[in-house]
Amino acid sequence: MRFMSAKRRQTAQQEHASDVATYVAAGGEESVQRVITAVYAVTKKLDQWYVRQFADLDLTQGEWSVLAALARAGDTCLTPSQLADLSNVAPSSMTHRLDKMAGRGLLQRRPDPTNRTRTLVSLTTEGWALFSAAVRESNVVESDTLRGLSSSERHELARLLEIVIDGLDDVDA
Amino acid sequence: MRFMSAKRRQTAQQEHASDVATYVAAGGEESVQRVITAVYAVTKKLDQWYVRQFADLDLTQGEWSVLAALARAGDTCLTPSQLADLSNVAPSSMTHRLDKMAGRGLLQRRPDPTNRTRTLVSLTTEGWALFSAAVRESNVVESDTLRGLSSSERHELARLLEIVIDGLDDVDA
DNA sequence: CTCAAATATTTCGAAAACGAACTTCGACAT
DNA sequence: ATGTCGAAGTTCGTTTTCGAAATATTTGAG
Repeated sequence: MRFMSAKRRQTAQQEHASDVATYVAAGGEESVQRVITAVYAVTKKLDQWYVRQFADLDLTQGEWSVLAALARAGDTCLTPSQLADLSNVAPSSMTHRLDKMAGRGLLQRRPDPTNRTRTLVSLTTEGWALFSAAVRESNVVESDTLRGLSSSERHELARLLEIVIDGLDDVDA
Repeated sequence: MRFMSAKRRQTAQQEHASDVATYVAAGGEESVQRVITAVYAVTKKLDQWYVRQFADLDLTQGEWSVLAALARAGDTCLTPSQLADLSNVAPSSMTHRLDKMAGRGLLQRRPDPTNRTRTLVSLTTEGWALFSAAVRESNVVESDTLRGLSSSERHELARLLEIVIDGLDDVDA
């Protein structure tokens, strides 16, 4: 018994070796793990890239995502919920983000006349100005980030990612 | 002048229309935008998937990444820095994460005898047990997430993502 | 040998995100 | 019309993360 416990100490992971093997085998060890770590790595590096890119404009990645969404929308106002979806954050997080940006005078909120539940968000003149400055500042904006890929590779990458998203959506249901 | 300001009000965004066009054009016929939003969406959904998958084991995605890294390492201990790299978080964040997991008795820290600057982290018996439970609980763990893709598509996806990562690495330098 | 620079980890304070609960409305069936 | 259900937005408390500074140790240059 003394011997056993001493031995178990050394080979604690060997007791679970088959689970490790199962896990590694299921992970394909190549494909799945590689894809998942790569996806996380890209978002991580993308975040850092945004930080560097917009640091001198005092813009965070999250704020940029709101700014760009509203700019793309043009005249059409967006609701906080829509912005939360587009920015991939919880609605409660968007509230705080909009508070800050409204405080800086970048955007304005007004009640939707047709539905008092909703709030309509739109860029102010200052918001448009900051968007323009950001576009000029980093004069190619996002295109740098994918410069290792050809046009067809970009489409292929987008296609594969969207398949993954669909697969994860199905799990939800 | 009154007319002008009234007009500017309505078409504030038109003043910056060319910037929007620039932005859209730089986005490379939207393929860049598509890729970036897709990457963010995948990580988002992946996080949600981890939460659901491991909720009843009281495991977060971050904790799972530490657990799995140590399990894969087997007998080899890992340092907090290595775990931070593998988990894509700052070293200071890893300290807190390890504190919590050590508090739960899942892992232990001991000083590296050959270099007193380093700390060696390894799973306890309980840590191994939780890893095994997680592997059995969701019996294929991460492979579910990519089930829409064939094997060759997975490799292709990983390859493309790694090219993007390399491109973003170069920007750092 | 000694001192400066680099590395590994932790501490600390601040910023951001989340989920849950709450409030206010709108939609719709009875 | 009315009462119930669901949606939108916000508030609140907690958790997680980060960056910068502090500490301890190793490494390398002169």
